[in-house]
Amino acid sequence: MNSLTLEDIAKKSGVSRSTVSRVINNHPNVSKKARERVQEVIDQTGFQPHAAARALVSNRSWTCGLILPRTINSFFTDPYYPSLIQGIAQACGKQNYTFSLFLMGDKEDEEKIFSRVSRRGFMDGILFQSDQIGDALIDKLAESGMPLVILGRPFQGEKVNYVDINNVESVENAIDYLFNTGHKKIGTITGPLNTTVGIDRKKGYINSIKKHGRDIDDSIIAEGTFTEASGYLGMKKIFPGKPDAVFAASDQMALGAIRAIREGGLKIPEDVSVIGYDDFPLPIPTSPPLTTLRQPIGEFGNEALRLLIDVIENRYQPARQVVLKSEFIIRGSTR
Amino acid sequence: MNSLTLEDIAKKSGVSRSTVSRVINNHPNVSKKARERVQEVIDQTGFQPHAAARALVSNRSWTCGLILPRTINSFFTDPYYPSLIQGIAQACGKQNYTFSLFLMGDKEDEEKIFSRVSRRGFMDGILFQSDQIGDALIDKLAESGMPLVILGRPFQGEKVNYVDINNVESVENAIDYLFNTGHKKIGTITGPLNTTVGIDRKKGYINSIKKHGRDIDDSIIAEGTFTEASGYLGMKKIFPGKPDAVFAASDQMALGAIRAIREGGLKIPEDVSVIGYDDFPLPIPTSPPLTTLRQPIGEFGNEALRLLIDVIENRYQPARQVVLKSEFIIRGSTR
DNA sequence: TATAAAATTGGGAACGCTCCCAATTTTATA
DNA sequence: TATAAAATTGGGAGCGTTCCCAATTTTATA
Repeated sequence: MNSLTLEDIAKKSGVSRSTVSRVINNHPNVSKKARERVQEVIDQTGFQPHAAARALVSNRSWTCGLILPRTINSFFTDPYYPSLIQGIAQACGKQNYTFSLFLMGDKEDEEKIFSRVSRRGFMDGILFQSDQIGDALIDKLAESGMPLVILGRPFQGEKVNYVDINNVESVENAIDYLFNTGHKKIGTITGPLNTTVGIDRKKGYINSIKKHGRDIDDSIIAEGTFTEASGYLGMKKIFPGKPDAVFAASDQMALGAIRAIREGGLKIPEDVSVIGYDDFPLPIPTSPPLTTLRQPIGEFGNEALRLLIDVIENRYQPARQVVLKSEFIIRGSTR
Repeated sequence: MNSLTLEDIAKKSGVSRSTVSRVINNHPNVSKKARERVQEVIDQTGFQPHAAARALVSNRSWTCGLILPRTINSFFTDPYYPSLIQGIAQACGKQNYTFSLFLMGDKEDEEKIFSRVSRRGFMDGILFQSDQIGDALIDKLAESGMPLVILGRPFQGEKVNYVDINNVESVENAIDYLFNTGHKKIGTITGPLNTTVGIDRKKGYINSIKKHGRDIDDSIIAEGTFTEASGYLGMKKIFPGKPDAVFAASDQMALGAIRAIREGGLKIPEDVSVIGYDDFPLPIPTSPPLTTLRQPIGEFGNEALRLLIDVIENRYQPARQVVLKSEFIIRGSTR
């Protein structure tokens, strides 16, 4: 096991600890000769500075954490999470941050994770997936002064830093599109309405309906949980209302809806158009190819981390928000 | 931001730094009175010891890393990864370890990750997902003395610690079952044959075929990549060989195979029985329910971490191996 | 109550780094 | 060549813990 110290490298290269430190940290004011000599010894020995010692004195661990709350059950099956994790892990890699993941199942985990994560000298900052109403942990974390960026609009509103998708606007545009292509009766299967995503996507739907002078018709609105099964159930529920188009707040619910529509003997898109939301890569190809709103998940991770790093480096700023745009992708499930 | 030190807590509770340290670390030999007083101050101030200072002196970071190599592309779509990540993250949580994730895309990442991960005072140990032939990083890591456990049998063999599934045996049993239920011509779609999983599952197939006195028939053997698409293609390829049963080395490939079989006008399980491998929860329900071998992924994570912690705590042991059993689950896709 | 033994307590040293400042060396200028 | 200015270098202090040992307090025993 490599257990050299700065002092060892200094001795081997005939300079002082300080000079070695300067070389490692790329400080100016080191003579070319010294720098080369030291670098040579470093390369040759494979020396790595001791991370904890460095973190202790510099107050930077170059590590950030991602907390995924509650939803742990759907973690298996909701493609959002793998995509998100990948996006953030890659962004961290690029920025030379280490990425730590915390899965929060219950109240007990919440306590444990809070005390772990709020230790000094451990995490430089935290990314937190917004979820149910009243994520108490967000408040605790914010209060503790830990640099914090929420993924998705939090209920706390503009008091905290967050990155979000233009849920309202993007859905509104998609429904507008349905109206413009001749659909008359547009239903929706919303996300869970105790989450901001669920609320916002429904809002986009309602905005468009009203804009086109229609009344909100509860017989063609169902609430789902983003899963295929809930999409299927939601569609069953609104089927009697005879919608000629349905917007589902996730691709998976859209797939469930398609299953229910076919079971009801109707054709897609001839009888009913279907629009989803997400466009994550799925393990299994689907037909017809789904018209959907693509979440820019890679960009999402990048922006979240960029914002977090900015917060880490310039502490006392007013909270900031970044909103990314989803892309409307027209495929075969709409006519 | 909480920036108290041991010394501050000591002052507030009228004892010394050492006593506070003892209370925090649950050492014996602290008087009840002192312990209570200190605990009170700790609770009241929400004091947390500085993680880096602690790691510096104790040489333990209580962090372990999971490295996921190459396969990054399939990371999105292969349900193995989310399941694995969840299993390990939860095991880490339980054991009070912090879990860090490293996604390794290319050769460049390999270098970067190695030097990051091998820093002293950073990771107590590493879990490494075995993948292609010649994971050079495994050798480098092992050589560096970093406590290391490989997930899945590595090409390095018994020289390193690893946790594996009984791939050969479990597949052999499944094929035996097909023979016992009257199937005559059993084909397979293997995993990639440059991975040990691919090789081992194929070996199980071959063992059973030979045991039953048949010849290996290459016209009903195809190599896939674990994806649905490759299962579909594989099935197309072996379809003319008219197998009455197919073992696919992953559920996803099994689904692809089913798609191809149906496209060819045959029924499942009446004309062709299908067996998969994995039984991970999938975003989308499938029909018919798949007969498959269930990987005990939660247990897998637990065992891997247990082994790793053991290696961390008792360095100089001979390498050890743990092999877990898959469970054969009979459902509707076999007759 | 006196003494020995056991339990508890406190403080110094060390972990390996960064930062600061003073000392030294090099370079520029007259 | 003498001097000032700039660049480079080295060593001390400090980050917040844990560990060890010696000092003190408490408890047990005669």
